[in-house]
Amino acid sequence: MLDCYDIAEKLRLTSKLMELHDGNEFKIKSLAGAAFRLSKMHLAPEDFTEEKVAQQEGIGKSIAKTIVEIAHAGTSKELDKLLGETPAGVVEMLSIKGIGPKKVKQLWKELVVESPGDLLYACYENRLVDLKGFGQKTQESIKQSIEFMQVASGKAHYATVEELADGFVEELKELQYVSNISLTGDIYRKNETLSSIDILIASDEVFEQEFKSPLPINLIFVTEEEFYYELVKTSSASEHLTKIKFDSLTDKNFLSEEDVYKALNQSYFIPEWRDGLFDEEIQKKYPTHLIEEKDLKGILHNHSTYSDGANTLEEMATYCKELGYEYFGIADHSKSATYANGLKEDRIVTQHKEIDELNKKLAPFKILKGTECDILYDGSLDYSNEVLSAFDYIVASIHQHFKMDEEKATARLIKAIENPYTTILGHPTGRLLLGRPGYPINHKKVIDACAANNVIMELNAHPYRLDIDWRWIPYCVEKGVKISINPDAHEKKGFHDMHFGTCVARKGLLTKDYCFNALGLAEIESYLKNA
DNA sequence: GCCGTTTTCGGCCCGACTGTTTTCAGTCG
Repeated sequence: MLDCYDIAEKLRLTSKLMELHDGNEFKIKSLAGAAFRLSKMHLAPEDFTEEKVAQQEGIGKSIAKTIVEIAHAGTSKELDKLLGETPAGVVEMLSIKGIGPKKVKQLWKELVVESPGDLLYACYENRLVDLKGFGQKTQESIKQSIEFMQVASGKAHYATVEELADGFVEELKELQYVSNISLTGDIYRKNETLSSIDILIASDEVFEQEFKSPLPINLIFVTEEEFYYELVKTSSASEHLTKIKFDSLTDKNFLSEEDVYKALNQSYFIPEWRDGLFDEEIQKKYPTHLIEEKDLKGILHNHSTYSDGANTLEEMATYCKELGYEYFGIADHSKSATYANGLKEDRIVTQHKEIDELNKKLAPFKILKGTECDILYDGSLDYSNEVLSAFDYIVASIHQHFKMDEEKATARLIKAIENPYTTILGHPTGRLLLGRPGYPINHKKVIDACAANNVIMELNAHPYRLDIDWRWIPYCVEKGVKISINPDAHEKKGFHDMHFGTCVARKGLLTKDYCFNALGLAEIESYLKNA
C-alpha cells in the first residue's frame, strides 16, 4: 500500500502526461492541485476509502476513486494508458529540473527529442535556442540539469572528468609524504565512461582527502617499492591480468610499468590496452605507429551557422588554421534535417561561393566542400546525384528513424555505403554514451560493405558518441577500411574533441597509416579526386 | 475535474522568479 506522498507523485505524473497529450487544462489543474494537497496529508491505511478521501478539500469523487485505485494497485488505468502512449525517455524528460510539461511537449513534438540523452545532444548542437520560449540560458541550464542527472546516476563521460582527475593528482603530488602517484583503473585506461576516479598513491601514510568531484574517488595506498606492480594490477581488467599471467610474478619490486611486462616476458601494453580484448593481436603485431593527435592533418565533418553550428564558416576555418591543421572540411546538414536548418540546394551554391573566396584568403590552408548528407529511411541520400557531385566529399549519416531492427538498419546503411558518392559513413550507430544505445547494426556486414565500396569509417570524436566503437577498429583495419577521426564540431571549441577520438582510436590499435585524416592536404585531395 | 451556490453551470489559480519577451509564459516551492 502506497503512502500519501507516493500516490501524490503518481497523480502529479498523470497530470503532466495529460498535459503532454493535450488533455483538458482544468482537469489537469485539479489533478495537480489534488496531488499537492495529498502530498501534505498523512492518512492512515483505513482512511483510503472513496468516501473519506473525497471529503478532502480539492478532491472530488473522481479523483478520490483514482487515489484509492493507486493506493492499492500502485497505479491507475488512466496512468497506465498515458504511459503506454508516451516514450519512456519522454517520461524521463519530465524529471529534468527547469523544464515542465509544456517545454517537454515542445521538445518532443517540435525537435523530435525522445530522451534526456537526445536532449543533451540537441543542446550541444545548439538546437534549442531557436524554439519559441527557449534561449541560450534555458539551453545551458537544461544541459547542466541533464549532466547532473547523469552524474547522479553514478556515471560520467571520460571527457567530463579528465581534467579534474589530472588536477587531483597534481594536488596530491604536492603532499610531502606522497612519493609516487598515478591515476589507475578505468580512467587510466581512458575508458569512454567512468563510475569512479581511482588514484594509486605510494605513501608511508594513509590519509583522507576531500575532493569536489562528480564521481567517487578511490585512493589506493601502496608502498613505494610495489608501486609499479600495483599500478599494472589496478589499471588492468581481470581478463588482461589472466592473459599476461600476472599471478606468476613472484617479485613485486619494479622501477617502471615496462619492467613489469619485461619480467612477464611480454611486450609492453600501454594502459589503454589493458582491457584484455586484443592481447593476442598486440603480441603478434605490435602497432608500429599508434595514432597520435599530432599526426592529424585536417578536420573533416564540422558544422557552421549555415546549418546548426554556433560559429560562422570563416570563424571555424580560421580557428582550424590557427590550430595548425592543413585543411578544414565543412559538412553542414542536408535539406531533410529541417530541425538543424539543413541546406537546400540554393544555399549550397551560396556556401560554395563563400568557400572559394575564403580559400583565396586562407591559402595554402584549404576548406574542403563537404556535406553531412542524411541517409533517408530507405537508405538513399538526401540530395540528387547532380547536387552530390558538387561536393568534394560526402559524410553519410542517419539522423532520423532510429527505431529499426538490426536487419533493416543494416540494410539501410549498406545501401548508403553502396552509393558511389558516399565518402565517409558518419557515426554508424547513432549512439549517445549514457544517453541512448543507438540503432542495432551488424557491424561486420557494415564494415565489409565499406571495404567493398571503398568507404571510410568515421570515428566520431565527440565524447558522447565515440562512434564507431573502438572495439571494431581492428576489424576495420583487417578489412582495409580507413578510419576518419571527426569531431562533428558545432562550434570552434569542438575541434578539441579530436583528443577524445584519438584516445579511443589508440585503444582500438589505430595506426597512422589507417587514419584517413592523417593524410596531408595534397594526399587527401588526390584521394578525393580519384574516389 | 472541483467547487459552490444567487442550486446545476461558469469560473477555477498563490506569488516570486527567470528568461524571453517587449508585456508575458513557464516553472517552482
